[in-house]
Amino acid sequence: MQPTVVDRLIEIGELFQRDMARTFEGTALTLARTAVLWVLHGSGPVTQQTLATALEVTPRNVTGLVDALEATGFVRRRPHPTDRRATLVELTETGEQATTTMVREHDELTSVLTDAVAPADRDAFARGLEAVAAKLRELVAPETAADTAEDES
Amino acid sequence: MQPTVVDRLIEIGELFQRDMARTFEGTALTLARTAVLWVLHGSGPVTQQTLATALEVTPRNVTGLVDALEATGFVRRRPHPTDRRATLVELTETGEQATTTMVREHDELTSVLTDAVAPADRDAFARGLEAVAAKLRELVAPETAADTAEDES
DNA sequence: TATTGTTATACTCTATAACTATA
DNA sequence: TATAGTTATAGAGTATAACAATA
Repeated sequence: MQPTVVDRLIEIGELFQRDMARTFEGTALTLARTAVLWVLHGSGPVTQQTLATALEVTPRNVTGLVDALEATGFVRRRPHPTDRRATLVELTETGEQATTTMVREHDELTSVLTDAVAPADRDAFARGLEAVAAKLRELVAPETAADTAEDES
Repeated sequence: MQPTVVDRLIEIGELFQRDMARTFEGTALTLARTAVLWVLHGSGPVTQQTLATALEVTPRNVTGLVDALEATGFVRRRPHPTDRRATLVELTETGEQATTTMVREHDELTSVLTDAVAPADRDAFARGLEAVAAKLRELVAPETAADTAEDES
């Protein structure tokens, strides 16, 4: 029985995770922690509450992730200027470097994988991915479609 | 900036995980545990050592997963007939039912996602996925290509 | 000596609940 | 009264190291 579209997509997902794990080797970074850096890279300094919402995890979870990232020098906590309950989290110089590297590697991977697809197949391939993603969004969480629409900010 | 091929593939991976999590809701199953059931479904009764190799985790990890699956009735431990060091793990009736359901849902998802792609794009889409998977295998672990070749058993 | 599975220990990610300080 | 972040507690997955039983 040859692999189906779903088999291939699942395999690709696993390979992506393995690729990321390989990238993190020897650093204090993990998938969850880089997700925090990624959000901060796109948003600038934000409260932990905002991070919790963006990452779809609990505030308690954010405390742990920020603790770890602060201890290893990637982010810094700073008092919120007007709301004394809140804490702003921002990237340190080390954190900025890490995200810069991540962006570069992401772009390189995009090039490599795009090149791997035969030129004549690329448009159809992109349309197929878009169609599959749209259907999955619909299946998994109807409200996620709205989230994606807001992403344009 | 519109999403690239890699962005889409990452999103699809996340959506798959969310879909699986939704399926497990209310059961004692998790992603790691269903991976065990999936192996047993394909292999029949095997030792924990074999499971560890197949899942690419440590034997200690397998002990924990099998403990959990045994406690919740999905698998059963049985002495190895000839090697008294080893333990055979096999699916119970409950475990068989669970894997049957998993296979059915997997097939349904395959249909739904295949149908979501425009008929004229399907061949190119499949070729593109294959090309991307092949390139990723090459990038991530040169030896994985050999693993896949052995999969025909 | 090598292998199988376990106990012991530890780290990461995740969650809920209760609490403090502040709005 | 509600919100931001923390402490307390718990469970899942993962790992290494040491060990007992068996090969």
